[in-house]
Amino acid sequence: MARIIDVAKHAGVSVASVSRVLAGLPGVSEETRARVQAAAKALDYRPDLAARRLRSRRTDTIGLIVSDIRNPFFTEVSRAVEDMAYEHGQRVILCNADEDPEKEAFYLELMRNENVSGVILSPTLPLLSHFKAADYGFPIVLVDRCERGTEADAVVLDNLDAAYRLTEHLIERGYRKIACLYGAASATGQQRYEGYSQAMMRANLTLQGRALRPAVAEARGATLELLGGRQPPEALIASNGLLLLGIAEGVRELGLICPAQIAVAGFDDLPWVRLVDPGLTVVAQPTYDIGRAAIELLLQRIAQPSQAVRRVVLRGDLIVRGSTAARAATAPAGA
Amino acid sequence: MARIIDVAKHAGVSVASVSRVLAGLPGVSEETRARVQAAAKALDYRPDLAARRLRSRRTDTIGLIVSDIRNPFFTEVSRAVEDMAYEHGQRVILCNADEDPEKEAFYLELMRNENVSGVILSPTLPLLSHFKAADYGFPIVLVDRCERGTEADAVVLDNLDAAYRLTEHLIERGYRKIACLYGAASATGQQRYEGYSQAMMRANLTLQGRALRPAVAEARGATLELLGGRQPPEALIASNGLLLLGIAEGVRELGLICPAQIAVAGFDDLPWVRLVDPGLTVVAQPTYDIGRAAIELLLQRIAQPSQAVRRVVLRGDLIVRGSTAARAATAPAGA
DNA sequence: CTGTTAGCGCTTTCAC
DNA sequence: GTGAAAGCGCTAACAG
Repeated sequence: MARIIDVAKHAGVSVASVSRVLAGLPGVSEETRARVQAAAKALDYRPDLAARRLRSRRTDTIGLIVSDIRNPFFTEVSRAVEDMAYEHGQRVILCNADEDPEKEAFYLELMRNENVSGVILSPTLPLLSHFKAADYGFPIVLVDRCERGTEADAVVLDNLDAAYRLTEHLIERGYRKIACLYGAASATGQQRYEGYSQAMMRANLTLQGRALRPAVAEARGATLELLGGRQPPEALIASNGLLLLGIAEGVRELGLICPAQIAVAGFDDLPWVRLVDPGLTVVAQPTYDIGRAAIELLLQRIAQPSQAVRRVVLRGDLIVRGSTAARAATAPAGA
Repeated sequence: MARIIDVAKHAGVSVASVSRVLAGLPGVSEETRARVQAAAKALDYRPDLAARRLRSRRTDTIGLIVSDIRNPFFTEVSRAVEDMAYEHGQRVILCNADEDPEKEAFYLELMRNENVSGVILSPTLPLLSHFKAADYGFPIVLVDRCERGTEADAVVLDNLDAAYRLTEHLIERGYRKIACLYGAASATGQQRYEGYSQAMMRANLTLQGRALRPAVAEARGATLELLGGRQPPEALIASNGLLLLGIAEGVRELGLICPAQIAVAGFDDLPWVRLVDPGLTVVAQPTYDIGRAAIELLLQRIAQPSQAVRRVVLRGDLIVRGSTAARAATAPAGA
């Protein structure tokens, strides 16, 4: 493996000049520059990143800690982050906390040891509850999850608004008994439940919420239970793609026809939602924009560590499909 | 930030002793060990990884380059790899080549610059066609994709066997006109097509294959075309989850009833396949085992760089669901 | 069992 | 515009 000194000798210059050329710094004659580049190429020289980082005290690396890599939402966000990061000369370390606060702590610790220039994080609920970006030795931007008073830069969906509109849509279509299954493990789930609640209360309807662990089986179980009881709801809302899948499974298991017997709606425009019988009505999230906004916030925070906390709130896109077609039968039109 | 010398002073010992204690090396008295640990804790010392790597010439980092992070198969594999890697004291850098040979080359280059101890890779077809593990400066293990004579350690499904069994199942159930949509961009797709071909030929049936780019829309289009023509197939097989989704979309679009009018089967037991009307028959891959086997091969290769090339071939699991129920109507029983 | 010391390969003053 | 030289923080001989 060729080292910088080999390149210097080959080019007949000092290591300082080689370093300057490779870093693209000014103050090098054209001739020297050319000779160094030729030598580097001839020797297939590649700088030792460990040495460079040690000396320069910069890693040009950002950490991305997602709470669940199996969730397509985070997969998409991570693609955006990666694309943007490399455009800005930053490497990305992608970590999956698996909704486990311990793993999350482990990775945050790792980020510190790695001396990353910054971190993008979708925090678990316990961490978020007392989260302060200033507690860490590096810049942090939150994505997807963040509470009202959280002292950190963040990029989130307007969860309350999106859930409100989704619920309102159901109400407009004539549904009255609407239940909401939401993720108990994230701030996002709670905010979406809040949006549902406000829309229901505004229409003087009775709330029916179920806080669940973010797992398909949980939603499936809750669906079977709700729809099997007396006074079953006319519509079911899920606060994320996982729970939506569970609802769809439960509905199918009971052999109910959607939307005639049960309307269904949720979050995340996943590949399969248009496949399920009449197509599922969902709020689509602008995943790529979320990722891009996150890295932009982070880069600005790195450049200006002490600037005021900023928050980017994006709007969800309501996509109406057959699963929430207007309720034909019994609905009394009375507001 | 405390450095090793600060810890040494605080503990009243030399940096060498601190280094030994922190590395867990023998030859340190219990007392010294205790004092060092106390000092490290008191100062909240964390070793500078860049310095450690520079000096020790080890990174304890493995690279994982997947060809498409959006494919749930790779998501699952990466979780397994990550779990196992950390158990063995290795960090993981996860990269997404997005089925793009340029990105793939970029990441392979990055791996070299990072001086990783090894790489796990699911190669694109162009790279695989002339792949030799020995061409790289570090140990490599292939995962999911590999050809007969590829000179590299690899962990793959027995694609031919799995596709053969899947096709055979369809034939046993009375289907004769069976078309196969397979991914043209990976060795895996081709091998699965080969398994399909052998089963069809053994039963004296006519092949009907479509090589497609690995995208949902491609499979959807091919499905519409095949089923819209005269002599439409009685059954459709997809070589992976993406194409299977496209088939399901196409079938739904045409309003056909599965399996009465068209049987469907494919690869990858994704969350949504049991949701689609009668449930989809698929070959499930042991994703976690694949990830685990890959890292075990890699660790052994790192320990024994010159050992003979090894290959782990895992068996797929045929899960029969309603989408391939026995063909009731016209089927002549004649073998 | 412990301490001293020479670098790992690079960037970055500082002189020229 | 260029080069000499001083480390970045750590590990691993080596000497005691």
